[in-house]
Amino acid sequence: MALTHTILSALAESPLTGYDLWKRFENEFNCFWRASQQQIYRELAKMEKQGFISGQVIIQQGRPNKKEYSLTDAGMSHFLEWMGEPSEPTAIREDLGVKMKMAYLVPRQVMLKELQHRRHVHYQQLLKFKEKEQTFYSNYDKLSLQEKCSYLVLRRGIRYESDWVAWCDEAIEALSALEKE
Amino acid sequence: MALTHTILSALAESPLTGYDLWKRFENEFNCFWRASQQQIYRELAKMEKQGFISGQVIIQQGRPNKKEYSLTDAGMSHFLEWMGEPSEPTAIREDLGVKMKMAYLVPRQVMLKELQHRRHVHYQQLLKFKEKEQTFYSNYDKLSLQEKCSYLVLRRGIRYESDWVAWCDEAIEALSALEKE
DNA sequence: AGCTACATGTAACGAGTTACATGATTAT
DNA sequence: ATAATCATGTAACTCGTTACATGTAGCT
Repeated sequence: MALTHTILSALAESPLTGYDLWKRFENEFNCFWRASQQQIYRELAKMEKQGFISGQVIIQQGRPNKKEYSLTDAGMSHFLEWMGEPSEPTAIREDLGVKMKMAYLVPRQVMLKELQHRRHVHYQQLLKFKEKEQTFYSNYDKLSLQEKCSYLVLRRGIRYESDWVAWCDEAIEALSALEKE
Repeated sequence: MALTHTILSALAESPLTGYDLWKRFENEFNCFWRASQQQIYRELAKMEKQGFISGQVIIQQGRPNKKEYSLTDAGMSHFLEWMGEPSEPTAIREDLGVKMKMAYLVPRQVMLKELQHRRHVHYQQLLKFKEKEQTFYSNYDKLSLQEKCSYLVLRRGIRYESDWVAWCDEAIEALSALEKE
């Protein structure tokens, strides 16, 4: 899997601490990869043992010391190799699909409530992404290549959430129509 | 997680063997949940120990014996309880997002090839889903409630794959435009 | 003679989640 | 005072993947 590769990627841009990485996973990376703090620290330890990254302790005053990791040559070539390999879609595992398929076994109101809840969650995420789009990427032509790449990732997030909202609407409408029969 | 619940759901319709379940995961369930044979057998053993399902050996002639599982009362109420709980979106973990963000670090051709590959994969899946739509669900008004629910799940799959294809096209176009600069 | 479908499992490993543990600084 | 931010980790557990193991029936 690609937690290793996601960390490798982040470090290919600049050296970072585990904490920095976690922050970036929470913010920038959240529309394509999610990882917990614990997962990150564990992965970093493993990657250092494998020789892909090397950590250097930085002594700070007034704050706890931190350990900044940077890519080794082996790490960089591992990253570049991975960039060239074809990637397959992530396996889908979606509770709501299971529930939708089985919705005929429960009162329709139960499924409708569920769909409305999910619509709300996806819509809120969509708003966040669209705000980001407005704030950082509204001047597309002036963006650097790097920024354009980041923007395309955000576009994936926007599409993904929009698509969920649209499907929820479709399903809510279909179920509501049945209710009247 | 919901492998337990997916199995519970399937058995809420009718008793099945591990092998049957695996077949259904491969076919019907593939647009919302994926599980390997090994995972299914392990989960079934665990669920039986927990008292949610009970297995009965069926002796066959000319074929290996099989073990058919059915829901216990505890299993059924566990299932119904779960149907009423709000579900949160699955965490996104997508290699292609990572690669897209880092695409500025490699020759543009590398990323283009990758995007074309992924477009192809999603397009093929889309065709399969659309064929299923034509074959089984073209007469929407005449479908049973159960079939309508299954159809809405398929619609989720169709939207999902279409959306991927559309994004790949967007990203390919954007990257290609840069190439000419 | 070799492939596919039927049918069930064990073992080892890798990835993700949850709980626990510590401790200083800064902002409200 | 107390909550949030900075900063790093251990331990136990669950879930997912890959490899191994076995054996029959039917089709080409």
